[in-house]
Amino acid sequence: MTGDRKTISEMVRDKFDDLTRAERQLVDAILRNYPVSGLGSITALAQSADVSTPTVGRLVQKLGFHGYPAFQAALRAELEEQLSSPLVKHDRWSDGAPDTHILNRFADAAVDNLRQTLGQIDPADFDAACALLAGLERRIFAVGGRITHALADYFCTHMQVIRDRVIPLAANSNTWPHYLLSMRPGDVLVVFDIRRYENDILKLAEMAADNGTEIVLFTDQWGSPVAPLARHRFNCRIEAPSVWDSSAATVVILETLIAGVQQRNWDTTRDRMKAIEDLFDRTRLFRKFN
Amino acid sequence: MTGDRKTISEMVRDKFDDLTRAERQLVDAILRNYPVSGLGSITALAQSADVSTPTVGRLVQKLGFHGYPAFQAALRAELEEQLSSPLVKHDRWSDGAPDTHILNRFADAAVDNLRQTLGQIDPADFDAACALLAGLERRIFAVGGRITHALADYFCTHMQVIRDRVIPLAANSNTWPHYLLSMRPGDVLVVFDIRRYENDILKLAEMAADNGTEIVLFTDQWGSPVAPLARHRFNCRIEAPSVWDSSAATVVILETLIAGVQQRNWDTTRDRMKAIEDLFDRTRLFRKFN
DNA sequence: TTGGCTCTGTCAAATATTTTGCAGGAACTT
DNA sequence: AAGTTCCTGCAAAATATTTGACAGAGCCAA
Repeated sequence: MTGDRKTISEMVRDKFDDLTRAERQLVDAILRNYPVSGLGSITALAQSADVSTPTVGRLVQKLGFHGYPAFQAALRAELEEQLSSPLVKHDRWSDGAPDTHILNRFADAAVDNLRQTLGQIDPADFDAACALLAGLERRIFAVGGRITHALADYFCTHMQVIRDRVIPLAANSNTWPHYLLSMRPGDVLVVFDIRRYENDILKLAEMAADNGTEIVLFTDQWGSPVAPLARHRFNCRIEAPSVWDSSAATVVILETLIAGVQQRNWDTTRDRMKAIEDLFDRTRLFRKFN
Repeated sequence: MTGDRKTISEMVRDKFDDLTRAERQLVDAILRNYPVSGLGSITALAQSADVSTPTVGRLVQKLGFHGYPAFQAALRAELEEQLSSPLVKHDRWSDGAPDTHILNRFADAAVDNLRQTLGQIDPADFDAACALLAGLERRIFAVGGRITHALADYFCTHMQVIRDRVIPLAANSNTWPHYLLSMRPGDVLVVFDIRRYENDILKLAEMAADNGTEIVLFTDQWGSPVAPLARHRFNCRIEAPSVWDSSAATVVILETLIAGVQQRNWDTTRDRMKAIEDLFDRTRLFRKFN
């Protein structure tokens, strides 16, 4: 493929001239729907080629494999590379850093997390979540845990510009009952709960759900105990080459969600953004962008 | 996918809520490099997920298959269909979403940002920044702006577990002079400043630099006015298909930095992490992982 | 705490798969 | 045409895989 090693199909084609009748018949079957054909049992492959089982075994040995299982393993490895290459095929991320430098390892993990996270998201469900959060008649609450409250914070900072009635819950769970009182059926609670799942958050979600509040959950690949209560749920992979988890994929989904809500509320947002910019300018809090 | 029959990954996703800890762990491994992971022996799959062989057997029965071989057969059939249909499919992040869906556009932008960001980082400089932040004799301050204070917060939450003497600056700039007083030559100030650059942050950085405080800066591709003062600087691309900027690349670099510091302080960190876990367990703030 | 419950791993039996030994038979040479 | 060689399939042995039974561990409720 990339020159490091021959693919099975190439090996097979190269050897083709040296093969016997039954073996060519077999190779033909292998290539017929390559590489899936070779992934079943040796007998199944033999039958699909109308040759005997030992013929298959002998051919793979001729190709240099130690046995049929070894042949299958090679086939799987090849398939794996083929399936993942389009995206992971970056030349090293950071020039000058060895592949094993933590910058490169982390970047690999981040992209991998993102791909797998997106693979598990149903676009229709995602769109529905956007629509839910775009509804101006609802109030939006957001809460996070020890580590994830930064994400809830990030979310609220943006949402508060996009729309009215966005209420971040304080990190301190003592204050939560207060908010619970004001939640009404139809309101939305956005929950960030990533391992280790926090019991306080579960309790909060349970009570909110009892109230008729809709729950949107951001969690990890294993799923927080809040999941069964959630109307919309995003399982974001958090694996990282570190003792810590990575929130990168979560951030991407979160930002996409913000963008999606923003699109739906563009008329409102435009005015609000303009108003906010003016305010910031007036208070001279920010210097103009260069 | 094509609608006629559910794919294994969809089945797994649907059942996810009903699954137990070991089963989720297993599902995670299956999805890790789907579908190749499920094409080997049941034992190999079990080992890659760190569960026992029977657990795998039980899961596939739960999914409705008669046995592991039946599960594999379904997987092969699915793979065959996938491979024979348009190859571009693999390029899509989220199956079922048209390429122009915002999920896919955002993901593309995020990876692009990450690639370009990493391309601009000198690994040696990065390592030096890690070493700087790992020095226990220094105090670490962190500050962010209107939007980026969530990043500073995120950074501090982690660093406070890794090491002592990490001090997050409050979002309110009124309180900053207080912190300035306690900064000493050799201390480090981590600054998050992304457009629109905030004047207060610039002033803070200037005064800190005058004090002899080392500055580590996270900014965007254009560079905040703090840049000339910074000992280490990370320009993270923030482009997104939205009126908002994306912090995803910044988060990845930040997490990598945390991991790097963590490695250098592993002896200290291990004890601190253990102590913290114990504390959380005792206070029953968290429920055990399933 | 204690008792009941579910979950999960170990072990061993059952089953499937792969490999090997062997012999019939085709093709090629003499 | 007879002898030789190599190919091929059958069947049984060897090996690997899968499944079922059991018991310990952990969790939850009373």
